[in-house]
Amino acid sequence: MVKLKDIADVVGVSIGTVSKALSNSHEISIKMTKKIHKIAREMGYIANSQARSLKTNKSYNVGVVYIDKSKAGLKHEYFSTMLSSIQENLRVKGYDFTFISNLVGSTKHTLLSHARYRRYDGVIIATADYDDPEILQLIASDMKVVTIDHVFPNKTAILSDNNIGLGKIVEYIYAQGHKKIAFIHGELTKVTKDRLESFYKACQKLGITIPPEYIKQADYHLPKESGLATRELLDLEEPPTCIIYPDDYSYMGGLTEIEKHGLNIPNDISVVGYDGIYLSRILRPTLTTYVQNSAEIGKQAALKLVEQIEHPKDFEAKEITISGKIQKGSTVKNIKNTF
Amino acid sequence: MVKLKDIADVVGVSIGTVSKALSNSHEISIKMTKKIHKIAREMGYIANSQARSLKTNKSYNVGVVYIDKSKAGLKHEYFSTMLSSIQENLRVKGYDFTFISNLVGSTKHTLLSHARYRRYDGVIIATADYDDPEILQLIASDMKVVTIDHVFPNKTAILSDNNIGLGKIVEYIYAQGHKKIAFIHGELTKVTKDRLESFYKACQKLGITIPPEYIKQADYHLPKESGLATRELLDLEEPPTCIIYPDDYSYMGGLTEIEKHGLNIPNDISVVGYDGIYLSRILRPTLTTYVQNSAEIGKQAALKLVEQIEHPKDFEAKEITISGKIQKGSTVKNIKNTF
DNA sequence: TATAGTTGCGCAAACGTTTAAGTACAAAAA
DNA sequence: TTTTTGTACTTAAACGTTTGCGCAACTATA
Repeated sequence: MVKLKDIADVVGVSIGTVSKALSNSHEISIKMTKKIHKIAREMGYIANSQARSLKTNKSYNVGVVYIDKSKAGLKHEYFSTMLSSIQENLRVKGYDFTFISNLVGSTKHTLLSHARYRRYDGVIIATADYDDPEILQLIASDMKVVTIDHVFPNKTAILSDNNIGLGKIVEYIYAQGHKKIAFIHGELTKVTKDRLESFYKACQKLGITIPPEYIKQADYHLPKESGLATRELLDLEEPPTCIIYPDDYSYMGGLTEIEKHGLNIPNDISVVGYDGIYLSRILRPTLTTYVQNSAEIGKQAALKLVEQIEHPKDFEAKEITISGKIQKGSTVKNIKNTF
Repeated sequence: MVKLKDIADVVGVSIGTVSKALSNSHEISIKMTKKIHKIAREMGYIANSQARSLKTNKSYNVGVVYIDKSKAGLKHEYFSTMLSSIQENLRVKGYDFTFISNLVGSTKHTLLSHARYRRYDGVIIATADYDDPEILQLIASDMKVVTIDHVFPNKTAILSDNNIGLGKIVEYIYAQGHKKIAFIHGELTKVTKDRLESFYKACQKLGITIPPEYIKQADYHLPKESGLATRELLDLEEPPTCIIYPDDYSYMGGLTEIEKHGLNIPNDISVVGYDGIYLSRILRPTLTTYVQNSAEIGKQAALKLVEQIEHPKDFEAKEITISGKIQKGSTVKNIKNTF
């Protein structure tokens, strides 16, 4: 591989001059700069990022922590689009990213030591168990970190609007005349608790009381469980007119059960999902659901991290909430004038 | 950050000794090795991969080319599980991976120059336009490459069994008594052509003739198109008893159309998908489909690349086909004894 | 005892950069 | 004229490793 020295020899100048010319330093004359650029191009010169980082102590590489307990890998569209967006926005700024994990090679690495070993300029924690000692170690270190959907003191966090999303859904449903609203929620994580709170707040604000049997739990992405919950709801003496599901996949479980009961969506019962995955748009009827702006979440995570890396002086921890919006499908019927 | 010199000073030996001790060189006494390891641990030493690579000319990093024309990013489960698997298997061998693209920072990079700039030990081409000049440049170079679902001369390729998958489907359907089999295929890529060939071969072998109007095109992952194709098939004078879809999502388009025609799956008509995404398992009836072993594909890609990197002498290009299998759902009815 | 071999460590170059400091020369200012 | 100020380079150290070679001190062999 051709290096600075080779170019220097050909042009007949020193290595330093070539280095400076290639980075367009004003110390070098325009003429010489052009000449060096030309010859470098002709010789097929490509810089060695390793040598460069060694000297500058900047790797232009960031780590992304993606530890998914549910073992779903990158399958969730929420995360996959987020990651694509992170990648794209980092790339524009000249950064590459690598997934980091707590195992590299034979020597046992923690997340932090992995990041240090590779000299990453910063880390984005996309998803993880936030109580994990390794995460806490990472957070406690001086490593520049941006977290997603979780707030640590003194760290920038990008948040989806779990605290208001369900409120918006309830308002929308209510505007369509629904008052008997059931909510099947996922396992009780922080995210779920936020959603529940948002749900209750909105109901209270609108003055509708939700009987406890309208609230069910069914773990995320498990249609079987949400199907079961759906059946229980439908078998109630006074079944709800609208069911909110933990996520779009879970809705599929409800769908089967609703059809089994001989009911039609949305004529006999309305439903709402959460996530807005591809599936929600190709179903018929199209699913009314709440879509997170995961691309924007990824973008902000990338930009805020880069900002922190490149202007450490100006850093102040921020919490940025990215709001989603209702994707109006055809699964919620307006029953306002129905008596 | 503590470096070799710091340890050397504390222990009272030279840098070289510390380096050798930490890599368990036999040049250093066991006693000293242990001592150095202990102190290094106490001091929180973490090696600098950049300096190491600079010296050894090995980065323990590989690039993954993932350029998706359809802009779906990582959303396709086929790819997302494949990538997870690549990551996991590389990691075990001590390698990290980074997505590579043709743009890094302000300076325009090609795929090859990006890989060279980062001094990647090798590259996996997961998906891309294989006619792209940048891909061809990469292939023409001395960069160690493993390709997925595409064969280049003298390069190892990991292939899904597009050349026999549809044959297996046809055989299975035929065994259930179906002879009027329609095939809606995706846009005419290499993969699609392989599938078509496999389809025709199997039909011929089984002695069933497929009228040309049973073969339709509907681009992958576009339920609208497959819905249209489905309608045309159902409106035929002699409609098929079984329809094979380009992929599981496309089936959803067909499903809507089939229901519109008042037909029941599988009693009135049988259907088969391709891919075996999560959705296929949660639908009711569960979809009969062909699942690629994408985890195995990713694993082999990772292992073969590492093999090539670590034992370049022994290298010989291989084509490894990973076979998938039929996921038997409930959308194909046995009509053998129906007259 | 003298010689050869082995063990355990130090020395220093090298990997490819960046960059502060130095230098030579020419043009502008005194 | 001399002095000052740029301009355009060169020099060389430094970043943190790895590793071949050298060398001293033992140990084994003759």
